[in-house]
Formats: sequence, C-alpha cells, structure tokens
Amino acid sequence: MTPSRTQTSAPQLGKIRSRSKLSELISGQLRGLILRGELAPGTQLPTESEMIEQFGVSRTVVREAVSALKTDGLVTVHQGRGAFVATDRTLQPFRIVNPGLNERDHIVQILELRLCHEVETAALAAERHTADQMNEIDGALAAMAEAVRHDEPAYEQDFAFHVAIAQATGNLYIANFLSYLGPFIIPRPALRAQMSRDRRDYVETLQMEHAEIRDAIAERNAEAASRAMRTHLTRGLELNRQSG
Amino acid sequence: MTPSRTQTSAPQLGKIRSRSKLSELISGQLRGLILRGELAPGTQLPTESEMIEQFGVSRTVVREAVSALKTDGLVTVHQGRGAFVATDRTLQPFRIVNPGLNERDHIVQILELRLCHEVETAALAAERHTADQMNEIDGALAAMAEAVRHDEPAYEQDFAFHVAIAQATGNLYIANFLSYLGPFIIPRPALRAQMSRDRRDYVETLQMEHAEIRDAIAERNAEAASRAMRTHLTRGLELNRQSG
DNA sequence: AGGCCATCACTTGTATGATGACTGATGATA
DNA sequence: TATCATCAGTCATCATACAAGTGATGGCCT
Repeated sequence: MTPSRTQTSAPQLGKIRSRSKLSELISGQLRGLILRGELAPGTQLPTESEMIEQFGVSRTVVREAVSALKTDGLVTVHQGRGAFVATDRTLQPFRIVNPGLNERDHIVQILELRLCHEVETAALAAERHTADQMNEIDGALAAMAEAVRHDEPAYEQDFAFHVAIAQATGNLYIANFLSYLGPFIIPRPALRAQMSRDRRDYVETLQMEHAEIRDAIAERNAEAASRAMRTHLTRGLELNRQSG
Repeated sequence: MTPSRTQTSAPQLGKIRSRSKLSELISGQLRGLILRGELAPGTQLPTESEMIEQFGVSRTVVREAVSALKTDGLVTVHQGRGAFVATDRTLQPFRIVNPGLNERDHIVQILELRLCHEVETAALAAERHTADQMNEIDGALAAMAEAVRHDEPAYEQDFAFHVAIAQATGNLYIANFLSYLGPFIIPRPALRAQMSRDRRDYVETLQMEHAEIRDAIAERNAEAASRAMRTHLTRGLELNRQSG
C-alpha cells in the first residue's frame, strides 16, 4: 500500500541525487511508452482509477504525472472522457538535451546548430531588412562598442546584435529560435571573470567581423552577408573546439 | 471562498470555448508574471498555502499549476524550501507558437526557418559525412523513389531524406531540430488526397533536386551542397507563398 | 416508428483534511 | 566552540468526497 519510496530508510548509500518524486517516476514511465510507440497516438491512457491501482500510488500522484505529460504535449485530457496520446505532434516542444556529451562537445555542437541557423539568416536579413530594422542592427552594434569601451565583457550586447539581424528577416520564428539558443551560448556570469581577460584580445577582431556582416546586410549583399557570418561564427567555434 | 468558476450557471452565452481549467488559469497568470519579469529569476513564489488563499482555490489546483510551470522549466521546486523562479533559462523549451498568422503565412515562415537551418546543414554534411551516413542518404533517396514508383505521396520519404542529411553532420542537435520541425512541415494525412494530384507533377523535379544535393554531398563540395539545398527549398517555399 | 429527453455509469476537475519527508534555524548540550 | 536534537515551515503523498462533463441507455411522447 505505502509506495516504495517511504520505505527507503535502508542503507541507500551513494544516492546523493534527490530521489525522483513519484509523479516523475510515473510520468517518465508513461513518456517512455509513448515515445517508443508502445502507446500509439490516439489511444486512451488507463483511467486515473486504473493507474492508481496499477502503480499503487494516490490520485494526486497520477494526476500530476499526467499533467506533466499534458504540458509536454504528449497527451491530451478531456474531462469526462479520459486521457489520450496526442496525435498532433506540433504541440510537443523542442528541447536541447545533452545526450551524455562532455561540456566542451556539448557547447561546440550547440554553436554548430547556431551557425547553421545564422548563416542563412544573415542572407535573408540582407535581402529583406527595413530601414527600422537596419537601425536596430546599428544600435546593437553601437551598444556593444559602448560596452567594450567601458571594458565590459559585452556578451549580451554581442548576442543582441545577432538577434537584431534575425529580427531583420521579418520572420518571428527565426528570431525566436535564435533567442532560445541564447542562454546556451551566453556564458554564465560566474564564468565571465576568467574569460573576459582572454576575450579582450579578440574583441577588436569580433567587432571588425560584426562590422563586415553589418555592411554586407546594409548593401543587401546576401551572399557576402552569409559568408561573413560563417567566417565570424566559425572562428568562435574553433576557439571552443580547442580550449573549451 | 467558492472559486468563481463554480458559480457560472449564469447566462454565459457565446462561450463555446472549453472553459480553461482553474489550474491553467493560475499557471497562465504566474507564467505571465515570470515572463514579464515581474517575478525575477531566483525569487520565491508564494507558498502553496498563500496561493490557496490569494487565488481562492484548492491545494490540488495550486499544485497542478506550479507543476505545469515546473515542466515548462519556469520554476524549480524544492521540498521543504519552496518554489522559485528558475534562473537557468536553458531548461525552458522552444515552442513554435503562431502569433495570429493565417495558415499560409504560418507555414511559409516555418519553411523559412527550415531553409535557414538546412542550407548550412547540407554544407556541414558535405564536409563531414562518413561512408555509413552517405549510405543512409542514398537509402532514403531510394526509398522515396520506390514510393514515387508506387504513385504514393512520399512526404515522409522526402523528409526522411532531409533528416538523413542532417544526421550526416554528426551533430545530434542539428538532426533533432530538423526532426522537430517535421510535423509542422509534413502535410497531415487529411490534406494529402487533394494535394497529391498537383504534387505528382513536381515529384520528378523534386527528385532531380534531391539527386543534385546528394551528389554535391558525396563529392564533399560544401558550397554546391548548400546552393543546391537553397534552390530546392526556395522552390518549395515559392509554391507555398503563392497558393498555400 | 421516430425523435426527444431524463437518467445513469464513468471519467476528469476541485475541495478538504491528514500525514510523511525535507529544510533551515534555533537552542540546548558537551 | 562545535555538535546535535528539536521545531516550525514547506512541499509530497494519501484518502475521501463532491462537482461537472461525456456518452450511452432506455423510457416517454407524439
């Protein structure tokens, strides 16, 4: 009757990890069944009562597990009818989840993803940007220059410049996706102290590359813009590949 | 005391919409506060008891609301301590959410996002693919040809070819992101009947473009691969821009 | 017979109270 | 001073009850 978790006063060494909550165990189990296709889209999940019996937990736990799957877009729930495996896969979100890579490879692969995205984004921006959007790009560039002048790391300003370019495509999804990548790319404040020293040497180069990208976009030269962006991002990538 | 929803036996015309569940109303409200920055990262949310009082709902509802925010990566909950606005934004997922666009513009913008992603992906694949990965690409191409020979729509096979290329980059994140875009791009079965007629005329062109991409990758010609991919995707984009 | 509708069984949504488990601080103790 | 038991606050889980939506069944009326 009492779920297994409350009986774990046994030795339980080495388990420093915060023991998963029951609802997470169950939602994880169901998630696996769905993702592996053992529960086909459209099929009805067991009712709450059935799960209570099968898993031997309370309704609170079952409901929280199903609720988590619902916000993950894996199931849809209808009062009075039941819970069903979602058929519309566009409701599921995209998550970058590290499949066991070390920190350096992890960040390198993310930067590659970013490069793939931004190279062509620059070309699109060059073709389409409005005057206002160009001003935004110039503003971001100036803000970064200002930060550099104050001897600040300027990571945020750097990234804001890139976002401004993405916005100049006029495509919200493109801009939003780059914004999503931001937190993975921008170093945490904790890391900045030691990095800012090394970085300072590159900032000048960085700004030159930025200017090159900016000019190509301003001239509506799509090919040059994407090439400049590729060069720019490849350099950053190489730095990470070496020292991480 | 009794939450407002249970009193809605009043007229309530025009509200065909399935009334949001209480937990969704509350999680939505909290989500707004967090995203607008009115609840700064790291700050503690009201305790369950406080929310019960403030919102006038039961623990059940409060817990499910907070639980939803947790699986959205917006808050982190610690037993015995409380719930806090998340500081690590990398836990939040990426969602394509239509900001009020009509269906045609919506799909066009998604296809643009895809184009941005895949053009440079093709270049990367050309530079890096292994022999096995090249075989996978060829296999996908053959599978599509087979489907076409049977006069089938071949949407899945088409997309599988693109995914195979993304996998040939050796970068899981790049491949996963394209896979994520799949459900947005691949027409639903319901739409296929009417489309397959028109499409049949283009399939031949499609396969020629595919072959061109494939050859460029096989020859490790990154520039040609990305160019062929751009041409290929731009054509599909134009078709959608016109008729949608 | 055919259409309308009350009813019922089943399911999820919400409320409530009790208990277990974890955290951080407080204060007693050696 | 350092250690540890204790305690209040908080989330986690359990149990129970009732509200509300859904679909089917079957009776009723025309």
